[in-house]
Amino acid sequence: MNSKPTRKDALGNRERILTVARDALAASTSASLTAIAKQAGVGIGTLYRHFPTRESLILELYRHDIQQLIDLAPALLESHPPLAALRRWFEEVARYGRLKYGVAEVIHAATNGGLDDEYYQPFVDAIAVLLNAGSAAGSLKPDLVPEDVLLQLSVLWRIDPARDGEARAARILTLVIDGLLAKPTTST
Amino acid sequence: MNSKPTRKDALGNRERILTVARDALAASTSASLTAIAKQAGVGIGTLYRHFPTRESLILELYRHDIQQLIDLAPALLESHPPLAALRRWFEEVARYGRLKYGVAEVIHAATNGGLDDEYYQPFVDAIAVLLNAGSAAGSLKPDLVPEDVLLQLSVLWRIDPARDGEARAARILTLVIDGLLAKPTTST
DNA sequence: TCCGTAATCGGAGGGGTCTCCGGTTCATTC
DNA sequence: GAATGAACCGGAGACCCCTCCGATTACGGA
Repeated sequence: MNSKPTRKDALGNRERILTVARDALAASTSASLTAIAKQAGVGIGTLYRHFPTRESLILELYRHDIQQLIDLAPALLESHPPLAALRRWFEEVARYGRLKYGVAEVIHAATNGGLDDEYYQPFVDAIAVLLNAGSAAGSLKPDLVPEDVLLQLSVLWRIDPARDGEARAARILTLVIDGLLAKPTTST
Repeated sequence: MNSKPTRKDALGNRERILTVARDALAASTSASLTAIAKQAGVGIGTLYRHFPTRESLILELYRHDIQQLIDLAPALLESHPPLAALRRWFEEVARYGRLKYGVAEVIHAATNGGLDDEYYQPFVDAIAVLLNAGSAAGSLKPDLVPEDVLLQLSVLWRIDPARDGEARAARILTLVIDGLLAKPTTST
């Protein structure tokens, strides 16, 4: 994306934009970029050079949390059997979705795959690891496509937490997971 | 929504807007409302009075197709066993999603439930009918929530048909349906 | 220290969405 | 055939997104 500005004024601007954006977007997800730029004391053009799209700005803000989610997947696999790890990880994703409901819309766009792989791919990889472990253990179907599962998960990002969000997320997670389970070996 | 304008000038305007909008949106989903209004020979204000949101306009255009999908559900149940009916109906929804990919984004918003129930509820009802039939027959889980299933289906609306859309939709449908199946009666 | 230049700045501008409200017109009543 | 008021028209205006490009400035070399 934006490897690193070399000039220190540019760097300062970038930092200032991020700080202001964090507050502004926390207050209202739909905060205008115009306002953020103004408040950060830069022109709108500068903001757009640093963050070409609204999503890229938001993703940068949440990059940290997202990374944590991604790192969690292998960690869970070390302390749980694959199926349990999968479920726990899904729950964590759901919780994050509930927390950042406002942000969801944007990340949802990212989930679509139209976005730079930089953010998308690690997520897919994390899922792939979980799925592979499950397949190897025989508890999950063998040929699952991680992108498909991510797409299914993206639904979690759209549950209104105010309206029975937690219960609903749990129900849907169950549906998704059951869909991934290896069919009960019909023959011996 | 907009029950019916009583004055004939209003009605004419409404009709003209719809006609123009159908063409314009077919050409490009992101056609500007400003342009549509201009081409229809009405002020932008008039367009907005008739269709308060962009979605309401689009939904009105596609109301017909949507109704057909809804009517299909009970029809399928009469000629197929519940599970087969469900799958066929899902496939039809997927196909429609593929056809109107551009429109999807908007309908997706509707699917969210934030929209007027006028469009949302019939869809939920159609699903409920299918689910109930399956539950009664014992092939589906007993306490499925149609809204949950609709949410899962909404994912179909976001598959890029250009990139392996058909196969992907099929895969995901399988996952969703498998998640709905009654667990194989473990005992006995 | 001074300079050239490429990176950076930032706002004007084109296009959109949606609201608001003074002016206009239909439909009804007398 | 008026008259009148409710319904409707439509564009100006407020705000936003994003691009483009002339002006500005920091940084490395002479």
